[in-house]
Amino acid sequence: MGRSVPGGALGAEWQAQLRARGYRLTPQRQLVLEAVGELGHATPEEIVTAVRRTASGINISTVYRTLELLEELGLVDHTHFGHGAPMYSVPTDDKHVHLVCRDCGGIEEAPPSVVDPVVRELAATLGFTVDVGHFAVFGLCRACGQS
Amino acid sequence: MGRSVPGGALGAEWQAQLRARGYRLTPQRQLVLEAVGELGHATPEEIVTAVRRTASGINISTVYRTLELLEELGLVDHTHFGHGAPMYSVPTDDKHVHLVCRDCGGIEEAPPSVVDPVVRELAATLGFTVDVGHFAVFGLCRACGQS
DNA sequence: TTGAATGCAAAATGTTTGCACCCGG
DNA sequence: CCGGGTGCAAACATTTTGCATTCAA
Repeated sequence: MGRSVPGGALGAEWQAQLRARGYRLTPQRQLVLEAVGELGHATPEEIVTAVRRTASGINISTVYRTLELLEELGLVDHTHFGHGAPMYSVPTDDKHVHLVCRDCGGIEEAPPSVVDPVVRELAATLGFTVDVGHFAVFGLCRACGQS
Repeated sequence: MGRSVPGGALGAEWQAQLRARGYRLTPQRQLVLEAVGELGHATPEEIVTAVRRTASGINISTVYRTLELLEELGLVDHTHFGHGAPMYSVPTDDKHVHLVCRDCGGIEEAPPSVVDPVVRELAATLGFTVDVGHFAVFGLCRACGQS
């Protein structure tokens, strides 16, 4: 189900953040951010569909531009799974590792703790800061792996 | 630089494998497989460009169809990095973990040993078989992470 | 008022498909 | 020969861009 973005305190925060950077607060931006929060993980296409239930006129290009802006502000996040469109989500959602099955295309989630050793080692050896929420692991799920 | 596919022993092997499955051996298929081996990691576009140096008439759609076939035979492999086209390589290339910087878009490689603990844990807890060669880690590289 | 943001349409990518012709076996 | 494979063109899917209009501040 995913978290919804509260219209209250949190709302005021990011709206102020927007203006502080010289951007404007528009209904489209509010609706897109809300939709991403409510959908949990969604493609731009799914997002525009959701937003159109409230604002039927919104254009897909506005969604793309808005997602880019919201991501720049750290209000949303996106992950690519093997196939088509990326999935957007709010970074305050529970972080988890995505397991993508290369056979059935299914996506499972695992607790971020499983990758802690990797995160630490990459930081120590290469100075690379892993973004756990975008961690994508490809392979075969239990069902497809029955070789 | 990547490994090149030897035209000798290995060549005979996969050619027999092709025929065994009822497929035909064509110059296009040979050239695409060679190109993937020589390029190391390459997009379909880069592959068609390389092949055209030898066979100027080859079509991009043939490359897509050929890559799909070669992948089905296990002769090539592909990985998605965040952005555009996937990268194809021959699975006999040294396996490595890909580190994709979400800021500069750069791609680093790390030895697969760093992810061994994760591979073992996911196999044990979820029965998920990790495909190490397609392991993609997103985050910030040392240069971009200087916060 | 004023320029940032939107909607629209068109272009740019990346990938797939239908079909007539060609060629490997 | 014969059916799988190729080239070509057109369709698709996704994302980006130019531009006139609109609206938040």
